[in-house]
This record gives sequence, structure tokens and C-alpha cells, in this order.
Amino acid sequence: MTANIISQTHTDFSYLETLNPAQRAAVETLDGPVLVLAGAGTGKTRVLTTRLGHLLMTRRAQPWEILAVTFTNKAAAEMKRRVADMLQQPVEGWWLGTFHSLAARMLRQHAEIAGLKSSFTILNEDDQIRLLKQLMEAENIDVKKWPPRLLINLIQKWKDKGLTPDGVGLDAAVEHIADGRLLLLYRAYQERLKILNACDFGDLLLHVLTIFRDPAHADVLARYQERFKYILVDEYQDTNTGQYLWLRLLAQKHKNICCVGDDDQSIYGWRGADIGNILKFEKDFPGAKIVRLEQNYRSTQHILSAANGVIANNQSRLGKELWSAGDPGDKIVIRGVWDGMQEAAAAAEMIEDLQRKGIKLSEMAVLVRAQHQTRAFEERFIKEAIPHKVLAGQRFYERQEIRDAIAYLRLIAQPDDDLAFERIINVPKRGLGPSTVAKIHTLARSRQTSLHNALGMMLETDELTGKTKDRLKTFMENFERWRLLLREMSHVELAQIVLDESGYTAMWMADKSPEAAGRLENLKEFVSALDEFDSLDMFLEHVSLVMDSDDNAGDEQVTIMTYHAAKGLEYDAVILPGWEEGLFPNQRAMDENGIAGLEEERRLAYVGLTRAKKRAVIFFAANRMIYGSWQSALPSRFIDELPKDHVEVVTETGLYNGGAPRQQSFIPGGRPARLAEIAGPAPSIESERGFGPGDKVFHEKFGPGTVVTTDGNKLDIRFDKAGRKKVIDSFVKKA
DNA sequence: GATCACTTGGTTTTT
DNA sequence: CCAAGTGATC
Repeated sequence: MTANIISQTHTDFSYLETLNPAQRAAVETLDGPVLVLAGAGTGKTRVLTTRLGHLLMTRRAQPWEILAVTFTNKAAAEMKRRVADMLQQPVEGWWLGTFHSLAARMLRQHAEIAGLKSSFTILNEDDQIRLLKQLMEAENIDVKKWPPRLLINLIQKWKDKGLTPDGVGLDAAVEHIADGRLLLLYRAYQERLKILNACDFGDLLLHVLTIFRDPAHADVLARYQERFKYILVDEYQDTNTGQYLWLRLLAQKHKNICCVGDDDQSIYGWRGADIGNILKFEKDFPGAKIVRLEQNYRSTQHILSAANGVIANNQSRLGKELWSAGDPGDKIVIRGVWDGMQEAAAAAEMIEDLQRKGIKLSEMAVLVRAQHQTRAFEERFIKEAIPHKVLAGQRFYERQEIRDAIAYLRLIAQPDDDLAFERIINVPKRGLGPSTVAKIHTLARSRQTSLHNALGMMLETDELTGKTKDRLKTFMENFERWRLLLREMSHVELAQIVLDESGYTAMWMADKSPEAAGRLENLKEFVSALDEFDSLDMFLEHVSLVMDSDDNAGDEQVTIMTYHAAKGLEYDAVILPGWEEGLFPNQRAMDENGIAGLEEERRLAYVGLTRAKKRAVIFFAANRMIYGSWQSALPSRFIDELPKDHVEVVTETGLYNGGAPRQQSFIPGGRPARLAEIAGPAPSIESERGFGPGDKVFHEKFGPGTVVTTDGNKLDIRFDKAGRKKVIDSFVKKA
């Protein structure tokens, strides 16, 4: 009797009891296709991890029978961690990872079918562009007229749709591109990749998809179909056509596929994501059950109602409405300002005010539509000494110095990696310029071999003489030595040696530009990052798939970032500047994609608003500097779409008309004089600090310099070391 | 091969 | 306006 009870309670399903009914349905509906429409802040991650844990707890599936797919490594790691917490032990042997890492894993197992070796390398964007550029030059296609970056994007779009060169067929949309030779380039590019034993990101999935679709290899697909009894997909609204096809094939046998996502948060359409995938789920997977998660645990009701009101204007959506059981909170604040500078100043003021109200800086964020908007805020925050970080720009592994360092390691691990070879043959400068590289190229091509091998052959002959030969010999010998060293020391030690012996570290130490110090820091960080991996090969695989760097969250500072970067995050208070027609919604998005583009912009607004837990503030400026000239701007249509009961307009009368018909709305005639009148008092202009041309000044970061011209509080300074820069006068002192 | 003046184009960016 | 990339020059 007692024993019986113990064995009963041994399997403890109490984790189900803390879920709300919708969440519970999402977790317990294990069989057949399920679409979980998880609104922002409705406990999506909790549902995902509980569902996975539940599958294992109930023994419905063994770990290796589960395929769980995410978009980011971060999401995959989080899921792993939380399931381990729930089960109180880590899960081994399951297929949990990003689309790309899972596809890479499959492709390594069947590489020969795709004409590759299982050791293939994965190219980054940089490599792709350089490769295509070479092919274009060989084909005599004008790289000025047709930037390789653009063409690579078009090729990428084909890949995202699951189209190989043979599958493209007639694509009228690109007929005029590159003298009608884009498809030819695509074919050549794929051929070249095969020779290089390399893949780009799109290929990882495309190759696997091609294998799956090939009747000659039906056994491969059948094995995976049999294996994966349960499939779970996160952020389904962001899948592209290729990913969708891949999932559909894999799910065909057991049909237990659960896709979690939110059509209202689909913001990567421009990158190939097809919102249609989530919209037509029921059609694609007959008998699908749809579960809506609408109870929100993050934001106040005012914020949710405002977000609901905006997103309700979209036609292409499945429809749901977020609600909260908590208190209504404060209304959303809308504030019109004169220009971008005043906007930043007002935001800074507001941040200080919120701080006084007890909100931590780390619980505040400024979300912008476009990267360039961050500048004004950063400048203002520096001036006001508000600790902040701009979550932007290049990610760690994309930085020049990191890519260079990686190229060295790649060339050690994979001597035939021509792209790595080219990248660093003359970095640091060692007198091996384009003409020398061209010679090696010619030989490599005629012998059908890699640059590394060609160089080896060339050194055997007497073709080269003098300094060039010596330099090449040294280059070659260095790498041979490093490869040997790898056998007797750790890859971490080796990396340090390589960076030092190659002169790479010295190159940056000799560099007197302001960024050099930061680059050396990054290199240090890079070497220590290597330590987390057991081998060089494992590190390189990671690096080619992962582009994350750890952001130091938790620091006491305000975060400035784009809406895209903010997805999935939450803050007590969110500041949303730049709600103006043309900027947000973005004009180009609308021009290029019409209604669909506008709706994606609206989803961005929805994402932005739903990041806020307690407070959201929206700004719009009457005037904005665009590409160096002033333009008067209209408040965003999204402002009009905010339901009035949930907003509070603190703008001086006239700057905002509360959503009355547009004709009689804003800036009659657009005259600045009238605007000034209605905008209320102009912002106090910073006291000029009395700098004039010729003054000697000192700047914390750039050192000593001389003022060339002044423009209000902006100084154009020629610095002795750092060159000519524009600086705000409060950053410098008289020397 | 390196440096500098010039042109050019300029949303968003999980891997 | 401003960053990146190119072509001309030393």
C-alpha cells in the first residue's frame, strides 16, 4: 500500500497546477499538430519548457525522439537550462538547437550527398561577399553597378525559399539584375562553394532540404521522420519558407508538431521570414488545434489596451487580445517635442524622474526604429551623466580584429580554407600584396587546388625570388609550425602564440587610432573565450554558428536599442521616440512592401509597447534632421491608432490634435514660425561656452586639439592624435 | 603598398 | 550630415 503510493507520487505532475487553463492546454495537448499563439508576456517560455519536460516525465518520448528548434542560441540555452531545472537533471541526447545548428548537424552526417566533405566550413557574410565579388569579376560583371552585397541578398532570398539554382526557374523579378546573369552567378557561386568545401548559412538548410526531397535518398528522410516523434518549434512566425518545408517534411510521419509563436510579433519579413507560415498553419497541418495564450503577466492593462488597439488595425492576423488581471497602471504618455535634440533632452529628464520614483536604470529602455537614432540619446546621456549602453552595432564575432583572429585559426585547422588564407595573407602588412596573391591564385586555379597547396608548390620552384619568396616562405613555415604546436599545447595557448608571432597583436599596438585599444581588449576576450571549448574544431563550429556575445545585463544603466533587438525583453519603463510618419512607420518599408510593409511596422510598434511592464512614453518631434537637412514631420499614424482612453497627451496644445481628421491636423503650411508658436517655449539652448576657432582644447578621449569652427555648442576640432572630429563643447575643456 | 581626398548612398539583422 | 569604400597619388 505504502509502496504503491510512493510509486504513484514518484511522478509528480504538480507543475501543471500552476498553469492557467490555456497554458495547460498548450502543455497537455501532446498528440497531433498544435499551434500555440502566445501573445507577448503570456508565459511562452514557461509553456515551451513545461511541455518538453512533460513529454519526458510522462515517458511519451525519450530525449532522442524530440526535436526542439529555436532561432537563437540564447533561446536554446535558456530552454535547456529550464528543462534541466524542472527535471532536476540535464537532458542528454535530444535534438535541441537553432535551425542552423541542427541543420549543420544533419548535413555533417550526410555531407557527401551534397557533394561536400563532412568537415565543411561555414562562411560568414564577409566571406560570401568576397567570394561572389571574385566570381563577378571573372564574369566581367560591374561590381559598381551591382554591389555584391545586394546580389548575395537576392541569392539568399532564393535559398530562404528552398530554391537551388535548378529550382529557380524563371524569376521575372530579377531578370534585369546583373545583366540577367544572376542565376548564372548563383550556380557559379554554389559550384565554387563545393570546391572550397564550404557552405553559407542558407546552404545548411538548403542542402538538407535538397537531400530530403531527393527520392534517391528517401531513406535519409525516412530515418529522421521515424526518429522524431515530437517536434517543437519556437518563434514560428519567423520561419522562412525553407524552414517551413524542412519542418513539414520531418513532421510527416508522426505529425506531432507543436509550433509556438505570435503572428503579431513577426518582424523579420524583410529577412525572409514568411508570416504566412503561421497564418496558414491550420491548412498546412489538418486537424491542428489552436491554443491562444492571452493572459498577460507582464504589463498593465493600459499598456495592453493600447497595444491591442494599435495591432487591431492589421488585416493579416489571426487575432487575439491581451488582458491582465493586475491593476490598470498609468496611461501611456504621448509627448510632442520640437526636434530630435529636445526629444533626447526630454527623455533624459524623464529617466531622471523615473529614477526618483524608484525605477532602476536597468529597468528602463529607449527603443528606436533605426540605428542612427541612438546617437542623439547617447550624446545627451553622456552630457547628463546618465549611465547607459547602446545595444547595437557590430556583434563580437563580426568585428574586424575578431574575424582576422578567427581566420588565422581557420587556416591552421583547415589549410585549404582559401577565404581565410586571403583574408590574412597580408594582415598585418607583410609585403604580400594583390599581385603576389594573384600569382598564387593563378597557380591554384590551373592545378585545381587550394591557395595553400599552390603556395607550397610555388615555393618548390624557382618562379619567385628575393624578398617575396622569403616572406611567403616565412608565412608558410609559421603555419606549419603552428599546426604542429596544436598537438602539444592547448588551442588557447596556441591562439595567443599565433596572435603574437604573426605580428597581429603588434599591429594593433602600433596603431594610434582611438579604437586600437578596444581592439586589443577584444582580442584578449577572444582568447579567453576559446577556453570554453574542448578543441579548436569545436570552437570554430561554434563561432560560425553563433554570433552572440554576452551582454553585460544587470548593470545599472539604461539600454538604448532597436525594436528588433528588444524582442523578447522587458523593462519597467520603455521610452519610444521618433513616432513620426516616414521614420516610424518607416517610409522605405512602406514603399517597398506596401500594406505588408506597413503592417510589419505596426507589429514593431506592438512589440515596442509590450516590452513595457509599467510605463510607456511615446515621443514625436515636429522637426527632424534627415541626412543633414531639416524636415518637418507629421506624428505617426500609430499615435492616432492608440485608443484615447489609455493615453495621456502631455504635449503643448497644437503639436498634437488628438487624432482628429488629418486634413486639419498638423502644421498648416508647415511653417516653422507657426510651429514654434504652437509647440510652446523653445528648448533652452545650451549656453555656449565661449569656444572659438583657434582655441586649444583638451578632450578626455581624443586628447589635445585645436578648434576649427563652432556651431552653437558643437565644435569642429582637429585633434593632434585622433584627427578631425565634431564634439559637443561640454566634452572638452580649455587647454 | 599606404595614404588621402573624393564619391556614394544611407531600416531593421536571430544564424 | 557621416561612414564606408574607391581611385589617385606619393
